[in-house]
Amino acid sequence: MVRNTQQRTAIYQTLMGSGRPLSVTEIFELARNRVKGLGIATVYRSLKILEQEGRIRQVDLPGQSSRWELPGRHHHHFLCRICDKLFEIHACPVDIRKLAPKGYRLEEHDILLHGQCDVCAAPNAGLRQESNPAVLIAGKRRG
Amino acid sequence: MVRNTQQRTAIYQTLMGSGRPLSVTEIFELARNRVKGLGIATVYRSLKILEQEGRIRQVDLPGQSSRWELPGRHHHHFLCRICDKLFEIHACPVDIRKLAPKGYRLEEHDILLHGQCDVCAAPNAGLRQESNPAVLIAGKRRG
DNA sequence: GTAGCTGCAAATTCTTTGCAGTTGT
DNA sequence: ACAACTGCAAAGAATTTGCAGCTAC
Repeated sequence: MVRNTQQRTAIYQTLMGSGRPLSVTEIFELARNRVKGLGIATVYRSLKILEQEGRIRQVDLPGQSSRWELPGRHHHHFLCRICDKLFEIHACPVDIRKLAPKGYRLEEHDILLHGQCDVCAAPNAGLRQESNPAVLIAGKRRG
Repeated sequence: MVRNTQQRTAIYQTLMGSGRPLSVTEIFELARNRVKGLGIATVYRSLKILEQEGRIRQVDLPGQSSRWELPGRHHHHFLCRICDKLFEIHACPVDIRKLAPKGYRLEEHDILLHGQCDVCAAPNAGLRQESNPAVLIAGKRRG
């Protein structure tokens, strides 16, 4: 039987309150504000269990560590190369099935858009950058 | 000045002859047939240098190790969940730019199709599976 | 009370780096 | 000749696991 421990609750609530998918490091740092002494191994273990329960979903990104999000209807993602934050895109190209070659069985598809989010693309974004708290806890950028 | 060593030539020719993107492990095992004693560190280093020269390209996949391919015009990929091989898809949805939300600056996009390739989707594919040499050297499957 | 959970530290896995010897130009 | 390169082994980085003590039910 799965238990609702302080740690697991803190991790889940962190995701509930985020509004966007978070990395393990982001979750760890935010949830540690709610449960002091929280260990990173507990975060990894809890995320896996919450996923098995269907309460959260893993988002794999090319060349980066996974992010985690609340389950919802089919969607894709936009990754900002400036602040490294990931956003949900609730739209999907209609003609995606036409892309699979003859004889191939298409079962799923991932689409990841890259660029700059509205905050980072805005004029004077640099001035606002350091006052955006999410940037400070964002996962490590790729080289 | 960059040199054309036996090792680097073997690695490049392995990719030239593959017809599809290969993982580091696939390249290592295939190139070792051409240069005995080849070390895995040399493969990592050579791939990076070949990429800097623009002779090959890194393909990042969600939740998997990178694959490597020859550069070509814009394309996407199809990943077979049975044999774990990656294939190029030379098509692209026309309406992709419409997916970015207002204020977001779209710079690039990745599309990854998942399913079964023509060999694995074919009737009796299981019987043919073990006679497909590419399957035997394919990178590790995800859990 | 006890099975499930936690934090810590050690183990894994993948990739990178230091080093001393080798090789391409 | 000598800087670039190689194999090996050790170091890093991200994630997982073993274990002894803790806690939700």
